[in-house]
Formats: sequence, structure tokens, C-alpha cells
Amino acid sequence: MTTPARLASAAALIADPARAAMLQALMAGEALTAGELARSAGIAPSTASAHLAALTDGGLVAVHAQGRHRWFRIASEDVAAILESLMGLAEATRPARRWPHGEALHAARTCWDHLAGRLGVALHEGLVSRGVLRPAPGGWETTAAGDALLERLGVDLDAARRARRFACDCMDWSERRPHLGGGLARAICTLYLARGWVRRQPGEGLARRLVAPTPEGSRVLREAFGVRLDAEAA
Amino acid sequence: MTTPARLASAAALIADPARAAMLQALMAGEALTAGELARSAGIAPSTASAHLAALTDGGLVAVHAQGRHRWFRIASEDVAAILESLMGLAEATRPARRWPHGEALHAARTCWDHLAGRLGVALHEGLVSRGVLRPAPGGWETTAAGDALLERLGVDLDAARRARRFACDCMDWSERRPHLGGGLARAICTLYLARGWVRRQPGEGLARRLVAPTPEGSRVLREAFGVRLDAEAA
DNA sequence: TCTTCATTTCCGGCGGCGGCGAAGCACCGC
DNA sequence: GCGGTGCTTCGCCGCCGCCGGAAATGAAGA
Repeated sequence: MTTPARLASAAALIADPARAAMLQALMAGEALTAGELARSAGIAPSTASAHLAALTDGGLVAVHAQGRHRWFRIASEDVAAILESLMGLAEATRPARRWPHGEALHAARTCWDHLAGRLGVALHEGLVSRGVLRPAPGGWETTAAGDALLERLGVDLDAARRARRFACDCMDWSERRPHLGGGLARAICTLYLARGWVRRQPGEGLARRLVAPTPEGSRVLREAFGVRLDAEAA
Repeated sequence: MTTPARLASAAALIADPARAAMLQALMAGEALTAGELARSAGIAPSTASAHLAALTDGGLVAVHAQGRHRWFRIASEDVAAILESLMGLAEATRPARRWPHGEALHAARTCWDHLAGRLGVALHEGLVSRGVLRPAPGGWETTAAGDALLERLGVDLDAARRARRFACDCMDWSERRPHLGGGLARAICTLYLARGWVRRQPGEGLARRLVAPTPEGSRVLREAFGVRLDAEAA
């Protein structure tokens, strides 16, 4: 197979509305069953099964069979980053059109397993400008002072370091600037959800990705990293 | 139109082999005419015309009409970065398969208007570890010492600063680590080609993206940035 | 003005892919 | 063991999108 054909077939996996809907739902970071994904995309289970086989075969999603359920999730942070940047392309072509949750998604959402949107970008900037992170080959590393601050907050740095990448940039489609990805970003997001500093919104499909900082969360963001979020929402 | 459909239609623009081939050819950074792109993709001019209209309409390529020719180029560095990362997805799914110029493309190529591959990644690392660049919100900025070094080499920093982004990360599909993008990366690439420090290889389509450092270029890379390239090639 | 050439528009044809339902398979609980 | 449930396989249908050729358009050159 020649190279252009391979680029095309990789894109073709995302180019179907039903598959795109399933990928969007999975971008919330949680694993979902085949049935849930079929409902979320509005197609018959048999059709969804074929789509999921294609996505798995193409390396976009990973499966975990458990009993009579099959749980699907985004295969890797690389895949998540690619989907995130492709949404930027979709956004750029028709910037005027507003969709449900549009403004809320811009404000704060998850990107697979970490925080994105204005919240994610501001957090990234705060971590750098406060000297928690400094650049390293292929991404970022923590300073000694940064380690101390993160551990005081309760971030699981050991888990973060076990990831394939510790901290790297992930292009944010709504802000068109990078937010933080990698193991550290996941650990921070996990902590924020566990402590109730940000809360997931109810919903299905794309709405699964919505989060909102609680008052307590806003205070932590401001005091620890100097992140100030304007209070308006959709 | 709902969001999954928009993600899908953005991906669909890349999901056709003929369009993918044209985009690959344009990723060399130069503008090409509709006829050249038709030949490069192996399709009739009429078919190519329809494809190019779709790509233009979708914001992936930009047109410049001059006389009876129409010159097409990649629309922006964002688009180039997305195509580059999608190639990583194509690469990841079938890593074993080798294509023409495979190893040479991994070693050194252009990504739209800047350097990529092992050369591009090593250059990025060299710039950071030598203290030429330091992190800034949304990307990188030069240090005072860095400015002096780059100007001594002949890099057009004024032109670089006029770009929408001065210096940012661009995910390298073959190395799976970022190389440098933005105005600075373009200025450096332009200088290297003008001075004959790297040379384009002859060819068409994907091969347009191939470059190779000359002996003089290897010396400059080593002395200025500490970049040492292993000499093997395909 | 007439010719030439790059590009576009229109058209008919066709292949491929997504869609569903029915049947088959695997696993769980009773 | 037996029904219920989640998922997959199979077969078939309909439609969308890609294709090239012929004719039209528009700009360059003689």
C-alpha cells in the first residue's frame, strides 16, 4: 500500500459520522460498552459492532472484554491528541455555527484523561509561569519546588511518572494553543475529580466531556497556580 | 449540523486517496498548480479540480490565481501540523511495512515550511539545551544569547516574528516527539536551504519533502547547536 | 481577433461503504 | 440446564462519492 493511501485510510476511520460520534463519546476518558456506543451514535448494535471492529483494527480504540460486555476506550494519548487537533480543523472552517454546549466546552472539558479548554490552557500556563514545570527534551519536567507543590496538593507523581510520557503538549482545538497532556496531566485531572475541585456534567456523547470547577476548585486553582477563570458560562 | 458530523466531514477531506496524495505533495511547502497536483495524484484534471474545490472550501488549502494557472498551497501551519500528526496514526497502525523513501523520510524531511524527522527533532532539542529557546505561553521564545547566535548564523528573525506564531511544537509523526514549528522554524529552514546546508532531493509527490544535510550543513548543526546526526541512510 | 492551453462544469456510470434485521454465539443468573 | 442478554456474523439493499470524457470558460500570446 502506498503512503497517500495509508494517510487516507487512517483519516477514513474518523470520517464516518457514526464512528466520529463514538470517538467523541470516548474522549470523555471513560471506557464504554459496545451497546452504549451504539445508542450514543444512534445506530443499530450490528452496525456499531462493525464500526468498532474497524476502529480497533486501525488502532484508534482498545478493547477489554469482561464477561458478556466489551469495554472500549481511546487507545492512547497520541490518538486523543490527534482527535483533539482535528476538532480544531472542524472548528476553523465554520467558526460561526454554535452547537449545544459550545461555550461550556470551550470553558472547560476533558481531553481523554486530562483537562482542556480555557481551564486546561490556563493551568498549563500557570504551571510554567509558577516554575512548577521546565522544558525538557520531548516535553516538560518538574522542578524540585514543583514536585513539592504538587505533592502537597496530593498529586500522585509516582503514577504520573509511570506513563509513557510524563508531560507533553496537546493542541487545544478551541483555544488553538497547547494544554498539558501526559501522565502528569492525567494525575492532576484525577485528583481534581476525586477532590470535587471540578465536577463532570451529566449527559451522553459529547456532553460527557463537560466539566465545571466548583467554588472550592476555583480557589485552589487561583492560590496554587495563579489561574483565574472568568466566571461567565453559556 | 451536529458536532460529530463536523468532525467526520473534516476528516473526510483527508480520507480520499487522491486528496491525500495532493496534500502530501503540498506538504513540501511549495505551491503547485492544479495540473501538477492532478498528475501527482494520478487522476484526470477534471477530477482533481473537484477535489481541490473541496479542499479549498474546507480550509485545508489556499489558492492564488495567477493568469491561467491556479497555485495551491497548505492553508496554514495548523493544517500542516494536523496532517503531520495524522501520518503518525497511519504509521502506528502498520509499523512494519516499508514504503519508498521510508528511511530517508524518517531521517530528514520538511513539514510544510520547516524541518522535521530526526533532523528536526534533534534541532529542536539542540535549541533548547543550548539555551537559545525558553518556554513561553503557547510555545517558545528566544533568549538574548539565542537571538545573538541566530543572527550570527543569518536567521531572519524579523520575518520570523511576523508569523502568527513565533515558535511552537509540531508533533513529528516518525519520531513521535515534537519538532519546532512557527515563524522561527520557517526562517531557519529557509536559511538552511539558501545556504546549501540542507538540499532538497529530486522527485514528485511525497519525495518532494525529502531533504539531506550536506557536509557543510552537518558541521554547522554540530557546532552551532550540538546536533550530531548518525550518517546512515536508506 | 484567433489560437492555445490550464482549468472548470456538467454528465452518466459505477464501485464501495454504511445501513438494518435475522440468526448464531458467548456469557450470566436463576 | 435454561432463558435472557450483549455482541457478532451474514446477507442484502440503497445511496453517496469518485471517476473520466466532452464541452464551456477565461486568460495569454501571436
